[in-house]
Amino acid sequence: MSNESCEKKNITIKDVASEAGVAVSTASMAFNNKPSISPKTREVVLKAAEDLGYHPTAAAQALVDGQSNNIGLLVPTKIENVFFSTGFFNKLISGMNRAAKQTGNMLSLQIVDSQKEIPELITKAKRTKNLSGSIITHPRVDMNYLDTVEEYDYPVVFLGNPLRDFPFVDNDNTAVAKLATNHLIDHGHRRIVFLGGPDNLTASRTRKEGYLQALKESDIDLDPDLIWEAEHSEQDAYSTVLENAPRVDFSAICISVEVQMGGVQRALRVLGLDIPDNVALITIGDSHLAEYMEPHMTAVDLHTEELGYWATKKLNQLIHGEDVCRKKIIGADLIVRRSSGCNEQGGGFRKREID
Amino acid sequence: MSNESCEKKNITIKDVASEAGVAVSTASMAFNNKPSISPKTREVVLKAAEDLGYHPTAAAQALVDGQSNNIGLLVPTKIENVFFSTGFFNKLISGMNRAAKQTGNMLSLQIVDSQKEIPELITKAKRTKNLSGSIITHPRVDMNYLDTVEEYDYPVVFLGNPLRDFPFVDNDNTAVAKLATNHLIDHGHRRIVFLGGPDNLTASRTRKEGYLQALKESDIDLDPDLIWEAEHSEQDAYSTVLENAPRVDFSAICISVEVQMGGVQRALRVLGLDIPDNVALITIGDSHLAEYMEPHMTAVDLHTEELGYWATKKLNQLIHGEDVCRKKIIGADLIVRRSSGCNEQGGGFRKREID
DNA sequence: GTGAAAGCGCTAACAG
DNA sequence: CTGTTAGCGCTTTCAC
Repeated sequence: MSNESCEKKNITIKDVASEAGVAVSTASMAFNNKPSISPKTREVVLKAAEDLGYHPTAAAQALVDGQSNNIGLLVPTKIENVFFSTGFFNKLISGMNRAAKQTGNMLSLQIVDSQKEIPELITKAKRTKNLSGSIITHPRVDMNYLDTVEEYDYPVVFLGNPLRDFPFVDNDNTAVAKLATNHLIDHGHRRIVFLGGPDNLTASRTRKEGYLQALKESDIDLDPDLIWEAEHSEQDAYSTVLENAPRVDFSAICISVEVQMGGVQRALRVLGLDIPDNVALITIGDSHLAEYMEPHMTAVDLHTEELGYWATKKLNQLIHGEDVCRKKIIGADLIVRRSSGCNEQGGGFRKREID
Repeated sequence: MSNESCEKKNITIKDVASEAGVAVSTASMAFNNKPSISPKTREVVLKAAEDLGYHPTAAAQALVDGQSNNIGLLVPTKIENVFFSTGFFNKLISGMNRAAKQTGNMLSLQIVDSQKEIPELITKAKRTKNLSGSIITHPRVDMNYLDTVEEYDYPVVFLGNPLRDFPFVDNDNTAVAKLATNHLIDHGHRRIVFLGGPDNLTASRTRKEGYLQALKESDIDLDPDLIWEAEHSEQDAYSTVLENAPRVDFSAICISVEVQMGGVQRALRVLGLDIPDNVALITIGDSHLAEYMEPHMTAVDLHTEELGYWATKKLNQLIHGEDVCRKKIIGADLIVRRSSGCNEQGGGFRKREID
């Protein structure tokens, strides 16, 4: 073992400074692009840093300016359910990762069973400064932690409409549900079930609203028996359909969340109902599962990757004190496959419907 | 706005110390469970901290001991492919999240297109100290960054066998592939295709080895035409099958990686081959897609959640300088569904085969 | 422009 | 057992 590479101690800004023949503060300012440094000097400093293989210690920087370059993805959902979803979570992270690369952030995960744990997490993030901000998914109508967020002035971007004065990125859920419902109506269905999610999730409400609007605009009377509610899980969707389907007259289901689609299909099969001949199906949220399920599932592609991307961008701006417009709405496409009774054209037909 | 909660400045250990009426060092030692502190004193300090809502600043701690409590998940794979996978990545993160909670670590993601970027990432992680260690997936035979890891003495646990002297967690891939192949052999198949992955991934090699062993033990001659190779992507699996199937005589395929299953099914359908009547299928790696695909896919459940859990545990030990046994092998189950020609019994039949 | 020095919050020596 | 103090690596006044 040669001493050269093994006894290598930490290379600090001091080393760089002396290598470059300047003072420490000069080096620091050079790195941080302060205007008071001559281009020449900066050149020299950068060169020295390069030669020495210098990287600023994150902790020291964080200690000084009270900011880490870590941002969190806070997912308050039972882990089995976020992980059933074949599309949402993956695409989301994909988009966040893309943005984080651009902004030089690290992306950290916090997955918690219930939102009860959130206030504590935020308090801790703020106090320990190990996270500069968080993207929070699944906003609810009864968020108990908003006071904490405000009190600490903690940067947060919601993924979904919090229905409160916080920045968020979301689809236009009402429009999306309306689009899905109208697709069914266009196929001649009048008795359309809306399989919604828990009523305390804001997305459940706005999507239901879209369903109602679609019916109204087509002069279809609302039958409360056609509005079902299931948890965001395959299992609960399964049992909800199994329980309600036999005692209600309907010819189509608008499934409000991607995680539910498997359960619906499974239940209909058990009940001996053919898709789409007996029951037409459309799901809000696309996934590979939709593409491979039998029959292939017509779905609304929510552009989840973009959702993640913009949420991260927005959070970054927030952290750096830049002005951010409070909301950003992401478009959606209708992906026509067989479950809704259309003639599928190899791989599904995509229509951009919402911008 | 009352001054009380808004002018709240940072609560430091100093505040806690004075509140508790002790010296700063005493407080620090109390928090860190040093033996030299009397239970009484500690009690008082902890109480004061509680009252004040004190949380140690992560950056300061990191600065002192040169360790963050962040660990990374480093995934050197094209993002579209890790995200096609409906099971692997999600379950992995699920397990890592569970372990990270126990060990008090934050979990950070680093997804990179190619392994070329890895040395730089490790150098940076080590130098900036923003990551205390990493779990690296998809080890290859040609890992160009191992020198960097060793040089920096950077804690790494591989997810998969690196075939080198580094700690890792993995399935027994040879046994797993043998199990899958034998299942097909047991169904009377003699001309079994092995759809492998890129030859530079260590898992591709060990799985192929299992296939070969299974054939050998059943006295089936190896036909090189039956060994196909496709990238870890739906698309490439699709085109590989489409290209090879017409010119080869076979009755079953052992699919080596979960991400490939969709492509195989799609190609066979295009070719007009029935599953399982014309071609029986089994896939290494289970997922919800397998469960819902038509026909349901027989698969080997790799217990990916556990893989993630143990990798994280091991990495944590490594970081804290504890002894770690170099490898940990996770069990696997065979999930019998229809694609392999079995009579499926509602939801698939699970057999624990490997421990 | 540049350089010396203070200080971010914490831990670990080292005296008491 | 407790208190004082130096210092982790960096940024940022503030004089020069």
